[in-house]
Amino acid sequence: MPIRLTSQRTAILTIINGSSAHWDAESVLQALQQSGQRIGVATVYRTLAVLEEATLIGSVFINERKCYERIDKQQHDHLLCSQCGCIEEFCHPYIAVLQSEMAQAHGFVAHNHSLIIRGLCRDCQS
Amino acid sequence: MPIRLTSQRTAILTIINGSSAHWDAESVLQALQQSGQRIGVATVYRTLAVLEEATLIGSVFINERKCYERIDKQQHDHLLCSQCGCIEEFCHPYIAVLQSEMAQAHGFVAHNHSLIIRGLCRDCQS
DNA sequence: ATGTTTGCAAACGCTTTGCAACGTG
DNA sequence: CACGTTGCAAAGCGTTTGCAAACAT
Repeated sequence: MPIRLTSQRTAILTIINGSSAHWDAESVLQALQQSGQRIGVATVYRTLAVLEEATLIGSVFINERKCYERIDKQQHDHLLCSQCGCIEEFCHPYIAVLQSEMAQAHGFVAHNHSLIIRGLCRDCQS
Repeated sequence: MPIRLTSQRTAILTIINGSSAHWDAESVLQALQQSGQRIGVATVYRTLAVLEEATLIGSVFINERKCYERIDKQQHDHLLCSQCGCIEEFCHPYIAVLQSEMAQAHGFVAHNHSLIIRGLCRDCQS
């Protein structure tokens, strides 16, 4: 059973795929309501879960909160400014190596990882 | 103003320092209540925050939940089994390098990071 | 004695659920 | 037409807060 295409699902997918930002449920709701879309909170939560389940969007935990992002890029990780909250993405070839190396050393089979580096961005190093 | 030593604080510190486990607020509360300690929920939350603030304990986000752990060891990261939930710790010298390397490349000053590798532990690879 | 910490219960914020109406395939 | 999806409002859950009593220093 493929997932049905509804206006709400399209709208959410469009918002998330159309930016490189990191969206929590509330921001998605606000963005939709401000653009005139009729949508309820419950639908936002349910839809985000459905879309993630279908790997149409990805998610990261940022500041103790689940955020969704578009998934069209290669696997990447995040730099987070603890002052202003801005986020930069980066890729480092060695992380994949490290992931399987460490997993193997402990008898694990690795599936994925999440790495967040916290610090101060350029503008916040006053 | 040094933090005051109360029986509740001692008890929580003892529990966390006495094991290498990862404790969320609820587990701490249960462990204390089962050992006969009189303590309330609010105190557990407040105390964990105080102890972390004082860097007497550390914390990690595991499965979308804040967990506390003892802080006497060197900086380490975590392997998490997505099946049974067991956790292994590991250290890898290159992670620190990677952290400052990536930070520098984006104009950040890095403070710390959190890395969690998810996969299947030995016992769950049926 | 003073100011901090505690427990309780109420308040909170975010997320999930039940259900009837709606809309997609 | 059938059944998945939606909105609403209520319920749920973990966490935080206000306050008077208890306690460490």
